[in-house]
Amino acid sequence: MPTKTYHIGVEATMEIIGGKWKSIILCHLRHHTMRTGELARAIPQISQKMLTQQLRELEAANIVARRVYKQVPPKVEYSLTDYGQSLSGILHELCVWGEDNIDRREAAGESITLLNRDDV
Amino acid sequence: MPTKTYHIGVEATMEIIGGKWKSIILCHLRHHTMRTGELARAIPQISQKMLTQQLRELEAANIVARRVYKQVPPKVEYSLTDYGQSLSGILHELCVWGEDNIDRREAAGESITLLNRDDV
DNA sequence: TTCAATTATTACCTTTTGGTGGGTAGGGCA
DNA sequence: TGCCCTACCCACCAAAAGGTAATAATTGAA
Repeated sequence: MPTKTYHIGVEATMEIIGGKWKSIILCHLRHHTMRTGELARAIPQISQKMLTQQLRELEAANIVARRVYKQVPPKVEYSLTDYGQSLSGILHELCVWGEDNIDRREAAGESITLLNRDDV
Repeated sequence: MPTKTYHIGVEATMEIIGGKWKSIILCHLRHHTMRTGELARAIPQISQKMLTQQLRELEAANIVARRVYKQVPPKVEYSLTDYGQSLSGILHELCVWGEDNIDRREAAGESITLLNRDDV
């Protein structure tokens, strides 16, 4: 197999939490285990396709655990793995920095809103 | 103007440091002010177009400062702004987490290489 | 019988992102 | 004269990411 080469650590991190949705999903899972529909309601802009696709990728990277209950209608829960928890601090900082960034831009006259702050 | 709406802080952060190149560029600028060509050599995979494009966007977000010397041939230096420095801790953690991620994957048998570790 | 509930898949399309190869500027220098 | 150096801009193309909409599966409840 061809060796995968990284030049700097952050490349690997961004491959895992980068993209439009992964960091948002992880920030929610940081607080509680959540069902699929619960995540979808927490992230109203995401489509069902993107939600499951991103969750699959996070699962493959061993960041997120998927637990299926044998029920009808189906029940599936997602949570951070132990390894995924190691991202928790970074995710929190990313949230806080973004909140501050939005505050600054608003103070600078930009028309901008933040609906939810990281409540932990 | 239409109000820009974010649902969670991390969205705003990722808009600024997300994408394939921005976090890599910032990790380098974290250590020293660098000239354009110096950055290009430090990130050999990047094209000239992407390098300047990403730097322009980081400049617009007030994360990176661009200093032009009136010389021929041209000399341009990039550095983190004071505000950009506020990302330094996060960038470092992103590097370190990625290094650990690569170590784990290698230990798990994946064929994978990391050329440079964050030396600070 | 028909529907509601929940998760997930698929095909198809649009948008965004990134890559390539060319060109410009303008003073120094052979 | 002609070429070098550095930064960087543009036109064009390819690839990746993301969006939309329709559909499956299953079983208890109306």
